[in-house]
Amino acid sequence: MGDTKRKAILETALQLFVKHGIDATSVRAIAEGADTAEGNIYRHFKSKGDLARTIFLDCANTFRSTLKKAVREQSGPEQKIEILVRAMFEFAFKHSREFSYILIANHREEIITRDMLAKPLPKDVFEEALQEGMEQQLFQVSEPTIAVAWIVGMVQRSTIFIQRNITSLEPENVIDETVKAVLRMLK
Amino acid sequence: MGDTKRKAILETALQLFVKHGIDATSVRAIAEGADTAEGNIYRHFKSKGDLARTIFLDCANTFRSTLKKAVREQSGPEQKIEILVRAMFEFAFKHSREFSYILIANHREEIITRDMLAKPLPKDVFEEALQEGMEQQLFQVSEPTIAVAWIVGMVQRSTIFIQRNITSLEPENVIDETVKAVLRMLK
Amino acid sequence: MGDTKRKAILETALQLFVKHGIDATSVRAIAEGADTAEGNIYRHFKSKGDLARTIFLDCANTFRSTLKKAVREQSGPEQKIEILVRAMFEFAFKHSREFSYILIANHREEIITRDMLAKPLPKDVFEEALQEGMEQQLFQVSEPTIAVAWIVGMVQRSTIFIQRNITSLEPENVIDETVKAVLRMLK
Amino acid sequence: MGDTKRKAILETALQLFVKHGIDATSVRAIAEGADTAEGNIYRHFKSKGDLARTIFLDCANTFRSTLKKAVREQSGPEQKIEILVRAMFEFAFKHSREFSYILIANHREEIITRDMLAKPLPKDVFEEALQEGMEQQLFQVSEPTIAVAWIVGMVQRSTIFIQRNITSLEPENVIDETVKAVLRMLK
DNA sequence: CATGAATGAGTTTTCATTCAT
DNA sequence: AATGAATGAAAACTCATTCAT
Repeated sequence: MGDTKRKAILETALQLFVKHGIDATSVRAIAEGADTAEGNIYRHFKSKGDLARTIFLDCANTFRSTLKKAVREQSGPEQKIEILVRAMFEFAFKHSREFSYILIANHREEIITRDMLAKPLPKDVFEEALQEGMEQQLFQVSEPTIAVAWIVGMVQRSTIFIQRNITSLEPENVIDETVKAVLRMLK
Repeated sequence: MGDTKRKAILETALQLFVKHGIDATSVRAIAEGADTAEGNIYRHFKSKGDLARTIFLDCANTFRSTLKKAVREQSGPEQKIEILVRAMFEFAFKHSREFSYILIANHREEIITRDMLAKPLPKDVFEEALQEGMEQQLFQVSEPTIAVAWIVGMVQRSTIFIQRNITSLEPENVIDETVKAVLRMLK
Repeated sequence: MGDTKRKAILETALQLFVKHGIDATSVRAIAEGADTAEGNIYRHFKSKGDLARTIFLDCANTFRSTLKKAVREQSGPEQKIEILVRAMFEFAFKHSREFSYILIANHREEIITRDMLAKPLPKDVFEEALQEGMEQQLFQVSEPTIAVAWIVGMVQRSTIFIQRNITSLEPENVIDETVKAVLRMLK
Repeated sequence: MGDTKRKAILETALQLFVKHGIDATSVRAIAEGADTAEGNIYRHFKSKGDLARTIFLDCANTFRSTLKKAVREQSGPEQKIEILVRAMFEFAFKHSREFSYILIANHREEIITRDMLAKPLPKDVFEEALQEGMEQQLFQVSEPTIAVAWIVGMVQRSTIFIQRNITSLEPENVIDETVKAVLRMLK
């Protein structure tokens, strides 16, 4: 089935994009890694940019599903926030390529076009939980969007922190500490 | 004087690197912007990478000085953290190119070599203030390095937030709110 | 029926060849326009060149038949020449794609192979009428072949002239003037 | 001097464009013929299209100068037309590449842009002479532009005729006959 | 008969870097 | 010190053609 090659291309591209950056990854390298001809990539994707965009949407969707699934079983804004932060960390480790790629692609306007921002994004899930907490007057936050920025920023940096082995703390401790810090920050 | 051209090259390169990305900026474009010949850039810098690295060091030093200068006049860890967060926001707006470039370059291992991490970096200034607060048992943080990660992550995301005009809040409000959130998080 | 697809391929190819040029038309574009698969084109034609050649022969034959039919009803060399010039103009407007394609293909040696020049061609019809006029000493021409060149050149340029809207004259006037000019030239 | 290479590129490109067509000529082939690197062609010309356009303008200018020079020494519209037709034939043989290229490029809208039609073109020289003859009521032509189309069409076809060795007539005879035919046509 | 994924050689173009002047 | 022509390797992308299904 032709779908096999398509998947191989997506997988190899994700791997190389994360490892060397999007610009530094040539279409030829992707083709070689996916064991196919360069030209074949252009059968499946209109351009390298299209490929990068498709991967971003895939990753963002996977991430969003993970978060939605995690939050579904919880009641109470605090519990939701805690589980979301933990889910984010878990995703960052179990799907570290997807997570890294989301962060990389986020900085590139040619990949994240304006119309994509209208679609459901991972951050929406956080926003809902925060909104709920604000309505119940549990959180000292004047706007949910900015609080999402804070939380995402904290978790993002913390994962880099763990990955680069900067701290002597165990990953689990970092996660626990971060969860506590996030809740202190909100309340 | 050759120094004038050197400065023009550094300035143009910084501008273009931030606007279009490092890879998407050609040496020719830098030469044109700095009103000099391509070959002349290689008289002042060994390579494009060397140029990118030099700019990073310049930016990081300027940023670090700004933070050091801000913190010098303050006594008390809380005051220091507050002033550092405010200084970081101020730098992000007054020297937006330098700030953006630091963030961009941070993701690129060819530019930020291992030996550069040994040099004094902006985050050191935060770390000192946090250490001081921990010793005085003012902050509920088990390690200063991770708290730096949290704070930097929060501020970084918040600036993107303001720059991209995502919120309806005024920049000043965002800053005030963020300062408060940081302090809640630490205490 | 397979014949339907064959016709669709020929028609689409003719259309695209004239609109964008033969080289700039991809087999894929033809397949899409004819609502078939790329591979299927190679069932009907040996190669893109073969397709281009087949179309040329079709067009040239249609053109020749048109001329032959027109001249059949006339007696007298002058009347024949007049009707031929008019028929050529009519063909250029009613079958503008076929006419354009003949002109385009004429410049390409890979399409018009030497052996095709031996076959009956449109210009033969002109040549016969001229020969007849020369024998009756009505025309001041030393050789019929060169006179065909003159006439064809005049009409060809005049049609381009009309198509590109260079003149303020009505198409009908251009045709009448050209007929008169041709006859003046011959006599 | 760098001008040498530029000229070599122009010359080789003209040669190959005429021999194999513009599309069928690769930039690599031009580079090889001009004994330079592919990349160097892009220092001198923005693109292959730019190169093709530059060559067209060069050829058209040379042709126009030739015609202007020829007509300058003549008085009387008939003499002017005669000398112009002869000059056109001479150009077609002495500068056969330039002449062929003008004809080839004329059919390509991407090369002959609209704004180029506003510039002085070879046909203008014919038009002036015809206008003069019309004012003196020597020529039976209702508009000079269409008569230019006729004359150019006749000469163009006649040169192909000679080049392809279709006739048994000597080139000089073809020219003499064509001159006479043109004058019969106009008067 | 028909499909369209796959191929691989080819295309135009870009660009960091060198070097003669 | 400065220039900018020249280089050559590599980039993204196209396309006629083949072939397994």
